[in-house]
Amino acid sequence: MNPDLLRGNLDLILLTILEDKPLYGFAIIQEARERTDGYFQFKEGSLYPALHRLEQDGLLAAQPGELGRNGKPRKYYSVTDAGRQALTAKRAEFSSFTGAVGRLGSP
Amino acid sequence: MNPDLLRGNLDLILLTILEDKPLYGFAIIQEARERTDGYFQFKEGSLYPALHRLEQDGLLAAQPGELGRNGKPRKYYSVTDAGRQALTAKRAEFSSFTGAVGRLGSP
DNA sequence: ATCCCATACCCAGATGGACTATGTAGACAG
DNA sequence: CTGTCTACATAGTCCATCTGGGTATGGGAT
Repeated sequence: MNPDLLRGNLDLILLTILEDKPLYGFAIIQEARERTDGYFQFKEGSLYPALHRLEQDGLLAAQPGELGRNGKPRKYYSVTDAGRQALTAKRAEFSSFTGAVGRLGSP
Repeated sequence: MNPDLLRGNLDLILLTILEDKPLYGFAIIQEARERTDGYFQFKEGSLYPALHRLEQDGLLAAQPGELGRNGKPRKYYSVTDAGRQALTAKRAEFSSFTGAVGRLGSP
């Protein structure tokens, strides 16, 4: 996968994954990989800063969960109300973008 | 429009526009704006470096055309055979990306 | 017992493509 | 003869993502 395609879409993807149920960082990576048959393979270096940014912006909220294999509590991220609004906006943005690209292809 | 969405897709868009007929820089900007009802509004600072890069990579070829209003010949860019191959590949890449995003949304 | 791997979190620095801003120059309108 | 449009071009900035590391625990393999 060309990583540049992710630009500006990582937020949309993360919010989409967390829309159904809260997950912690590592589980998000696995979930993304499974739900797309290995297409999305997020790196931790990309994921964690993005999660922190989304939390900072109030689109995600973090709750401590059960202990992981490293003995520390996992950080579960869930989508806030503001996050759901942002998700709707980002979905619209994405579909208008793909729509515009499509219109170029078939005039 | 979120400019980050353009990342990695500008090549696809330019090749798509030039697929039908050769155009020069300024005309590409207008064509993109008209074909997408004002959605794509390329800046020259993004366009010209991209055109040069695509020419460097052999995906586009430039021919001097008629004189423009500034008295100098316009540079018409056309898609090479390698460019058409690349276009096919980039189209596939784009649709598999949107497909993956879609699969996340509706599991 | 010791090594290696998977899990799980995190950060500093590099990357690179699009952006902002600016410069050149001729044509044409007012 | 000043302002605006066309048309090309580049220098420098920005910033989201990537690379590549660091820390720590527990379990399985040797």
